[in-house]
Amino acid sequence: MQASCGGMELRPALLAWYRRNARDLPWRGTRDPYAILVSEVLLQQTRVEQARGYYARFLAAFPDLNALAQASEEDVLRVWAGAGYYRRARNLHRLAQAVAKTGLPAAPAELEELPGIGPYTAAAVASIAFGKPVAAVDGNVRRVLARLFTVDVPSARWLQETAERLLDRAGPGVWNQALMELGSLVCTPKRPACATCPVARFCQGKGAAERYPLPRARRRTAVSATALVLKGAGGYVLERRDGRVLGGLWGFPLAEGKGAREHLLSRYGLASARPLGTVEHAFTHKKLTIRVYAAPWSGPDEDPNARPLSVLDGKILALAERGPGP
DNA sequence: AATACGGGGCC
DNA sequence: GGCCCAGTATT
Repeated sequence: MQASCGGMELRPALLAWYRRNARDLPWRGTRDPYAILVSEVLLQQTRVEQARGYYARFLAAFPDLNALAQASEEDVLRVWAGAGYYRRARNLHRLAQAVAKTGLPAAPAELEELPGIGPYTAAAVASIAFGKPVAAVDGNVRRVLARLFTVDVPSARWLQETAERLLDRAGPGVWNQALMELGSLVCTPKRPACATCPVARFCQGKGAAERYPLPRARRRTAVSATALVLKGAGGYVLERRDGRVLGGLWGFPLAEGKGAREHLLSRYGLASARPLGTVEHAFTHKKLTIRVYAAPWSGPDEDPNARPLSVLDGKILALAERGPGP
């Protein structure tokens, strides 16, 4: 960045703004690398306000690497339940078991070898917890850089190089957070506040923010599914999911597509079941419409309150307890 | 480079 | 109902 003629340069301008406007977030008050790691994993594709509660809850349950390493996977998932992307919890658990003895590595390359740690989280932890001079590029930084330099489809390589060039090597952790905070509070996806932006005079995309970066293509397909509510003496029949979706969590017997109902009935040796209602649940990539059927059950069952359930299965549980509605 | 992967909040 | 978030792993 060139020194400006009549004012401050970009770096001090952003840092001055950050000092005055940084939100008081719980993970900003700690130097504990483990706590910072937990916050960063929780923040993967998750809004700050949503992550707040889970952060407090997770650290209360597992205050350090050893506590997490010694917990059962199911306990970890129970605390994580509702936060989504459950692979994150299972990876964090595995990570703790891998480094409980040695402690977290400080080098980004070593961090990135750990399960669930990609380029962003490795850079964030290395810079914020260990002061390493590496740029952390998240969705906020991507948007800020695309607008600063009017790049409509920024590649991962360009983003990393540009962020490294801009990085304040004297205080990389604060710098990375300042850039993200700007994207979160000022340089927002819709209607950015260019009029009050501390770096507007350095920004080539000011006033045409909607063009930088261009929105990514997405689609969500509609999928029908069937769930089975088998109520026994002590709870319900719950299965431990082992697929990619909701892996490790427990839930009602569920199957997608045609013949799902017959498939489930035969799995439990049932001739019929009565319709209980419908549950809708949207994932990032598909929208599920689940027809829920109920039947009596006298075999082994599970207490749903004692098992980690996803929000989806919470909806089915609510329907089961409420009975067929109006 | 493209796709799968949860949930919540905002317009 | 669409959009998108302090992304990662897999293909």
